[in-house]
Amino acid sequence: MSDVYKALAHPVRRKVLAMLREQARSAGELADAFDLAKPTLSGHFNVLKAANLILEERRGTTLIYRANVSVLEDALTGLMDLFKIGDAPDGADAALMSKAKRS
Amino acid sequence: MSDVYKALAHPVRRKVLAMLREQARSAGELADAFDLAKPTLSGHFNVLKAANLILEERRGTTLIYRANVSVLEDALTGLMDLFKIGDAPDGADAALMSKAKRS
DNA sequence: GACTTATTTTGTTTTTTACCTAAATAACAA
DNA sequence: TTGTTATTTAGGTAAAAAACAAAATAAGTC
Repeated sequence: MSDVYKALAHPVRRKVLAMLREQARSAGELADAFDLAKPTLSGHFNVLKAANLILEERRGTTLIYRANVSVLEDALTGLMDLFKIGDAPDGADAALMSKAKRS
Repeated sequence: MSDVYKALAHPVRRKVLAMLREQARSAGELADAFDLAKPTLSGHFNVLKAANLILEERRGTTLIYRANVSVLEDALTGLMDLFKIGDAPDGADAALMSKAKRS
């Protein structure tokens, strides 16, 4: 769940998400919308996939990506909770905050 | 507004935000909640300030931080818009996507 | 002015992220 | 099996982010 915030931090990934909310698209179609090399976009797709924000389906030689709507909505409510009550730190977050105190 | 997403990307900053939603606190009080050096937290405060997510008020030698509620809520609605319709890229985002295409 | 407390700024190092080109893989057609 | 198209993985570099210790600043008090 912490991966979601990281995924949203980059403008290209937010744009990809917005495009996929509107309609599912192939990796190539998505890549054509940006002046970036395809491997760069492929990297962004991986970040979104790791956050479970997009789903991948192969059709022949092309990969179709679609927005994972339920996780998008979970992210939104998660954010609302954060702002309203504060969150219990999960494993990753806790680790980040538990380093031994120096001097 | 793109700074907001960047600010939310780090777990420590989300935690700070959650703490401040609950109650305003001094830099020192906040810093004590984490096992990180004070300069490190000071850096995080700067990121949150740049995103306009927190407000700073000096009282004597101590600095009081409070959540900037209206911007928190703007961020939330902004995120909802992104998920529902997609956002017009602002200056910074546009620059990131306008590099000349290679070979 | 000298001292204390609270906090930041500076300078440096380490780690992570973003990007590229070139090479590899996957699926299919001839 | 050779070739073509779509896309990824590998390998490398450059830039950004995160962290620390040490020094500087700000606002008091004695």
